[in-house]
Amino acid sequence: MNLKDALHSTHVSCGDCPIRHRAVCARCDTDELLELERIKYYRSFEAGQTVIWSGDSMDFVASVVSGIATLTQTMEDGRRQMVGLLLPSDFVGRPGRTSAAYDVTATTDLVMCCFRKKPFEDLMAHTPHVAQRLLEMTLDELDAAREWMLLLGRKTAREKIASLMAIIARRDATLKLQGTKGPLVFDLPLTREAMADYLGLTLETVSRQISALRKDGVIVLDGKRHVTVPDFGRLLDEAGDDNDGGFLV
Amino acid sequence: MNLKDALHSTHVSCGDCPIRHRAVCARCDTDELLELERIKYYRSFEAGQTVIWSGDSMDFVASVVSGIATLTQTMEDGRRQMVGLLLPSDFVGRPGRTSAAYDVTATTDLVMCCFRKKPFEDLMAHTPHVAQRLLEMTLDELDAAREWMLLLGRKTAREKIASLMAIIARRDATLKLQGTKGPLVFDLPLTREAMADYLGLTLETVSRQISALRKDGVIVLDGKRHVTVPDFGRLLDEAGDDNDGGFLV
DNA sequence: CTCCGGCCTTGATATAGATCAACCCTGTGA
DNA sequence: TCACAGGGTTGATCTATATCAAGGCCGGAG
Repeated sequence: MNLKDALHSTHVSCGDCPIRHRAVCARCDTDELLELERIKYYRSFEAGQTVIWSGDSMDFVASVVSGIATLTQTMEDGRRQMVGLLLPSDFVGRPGRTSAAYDVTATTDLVMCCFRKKPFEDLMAHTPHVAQRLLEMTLDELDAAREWMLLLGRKTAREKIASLMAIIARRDATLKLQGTKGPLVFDLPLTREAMADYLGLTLETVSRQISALRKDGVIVLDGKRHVTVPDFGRLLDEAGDDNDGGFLV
Repeated sequence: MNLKDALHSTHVSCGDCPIRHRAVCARCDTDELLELERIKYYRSFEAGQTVIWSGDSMDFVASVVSGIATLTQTMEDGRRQMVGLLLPSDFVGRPGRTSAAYDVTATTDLVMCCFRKKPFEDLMAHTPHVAQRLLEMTLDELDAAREWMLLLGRKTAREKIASLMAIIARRDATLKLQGTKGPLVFDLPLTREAMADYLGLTLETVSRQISALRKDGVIVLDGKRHVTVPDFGRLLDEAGDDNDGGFLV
């Protein structure tokens, strides 16, 4: 029985959960985990499905268990800006708010571990470990958002694309425990249009800049989504980050 | 004796503190406040002074008591992006990190209420009210950062300027408890260059767009910094926010 | 008073990226 | 087998904003 079937058919024990050590529940002890276990439930979404629309009432909070989701804001005239990329272990929703602030969309098949808001808030009030971890995660997200502000406000289209590639490559490498030596290989989890929404560009510009980076040998493309980065340091240079060497952390 | 002198010469009691009800300490009871009182100290900066440089070791966290500070990121080649505007009651620094992630600069004369990091972290571990409030404030900042991402990624220069004016006007009105009726009046706390850094524009574009909004009667300028907004709804329209009427707050 | 340095404005021109448009893959369902 | 839709590429052109450049205003120091 694979993970997805397991999630559908029955209750995965928190102890066996793939995001056990990174999600809001990371710091919980066995007792706290039991409490969470009692109020949690799983929901699955197919690639492309909308999880929730901005403004809709939202009576739950959730962790991404597997798959990728996006947070986007839309203006009346249709201009869209992605404001967050949710990967496994990331948290959605805000204790103390009743309606969604952003559109949440599954870009791949998605499984979320949900908690109804009220019980979760009650639990937070007396289990400091959840609140502590949530604070830590929120501070990390704030840093990420601020890094993205620099990208959106000041980077060129080429730097934006290189930055996005670097972020995805780095994440993928850490997940797969690949070393920093040798070429990095990964698949883009986003369409050109979604990348454009993330980077504040048009999809045509995204396409052109990807082609340019390919021509210049910064990346190698196999098909439209499969990417090889022969020299990660080179990619980081192109991204314009004043980062100190290619440590993947 | 005015506030500034008081802060220099002696110890302001937390009970009398102007940001008592909005800062990290907002939820603290009398006992917790006493603990904070023991470890706090004040620091003043003059307009233009740098509070801390990105990368410097930072052994304290702090609340802005009065004045305005900015958080900026800088790329090697000098491109700058402001990633946060710190107003009275806002919090600087991150428990669990040893060096500053951004340049912090005083744009007006500034007074901060500081806590050495270690004692503050210890205190946080056993006083849930500080951690709770910090989580709440961080979530608010994250929302603000995401709103700013939409501005940086998708708004036109004119919309960016209008948005900035709207934010400053709104904040000013709430501080002064002005109603939403009648014209709003305020002073810009930032130079054109700082606005450009905040909005991801050049200072020339900022200047031109301010002139354009003035010509179109959206704002009235008296000198370079003193602004009157005759019709707040009109300003909001120009900002492109899909906001539901001109309610302040 | 005069000079100087910050801060700001305005004009002329250049250009990165948007927009408009045509076309190419590739997988899918009739 | 075909055609059709979704995703992607590439070209031609347009335009919003950057860049380069000159000059204005004002407050403070000499």
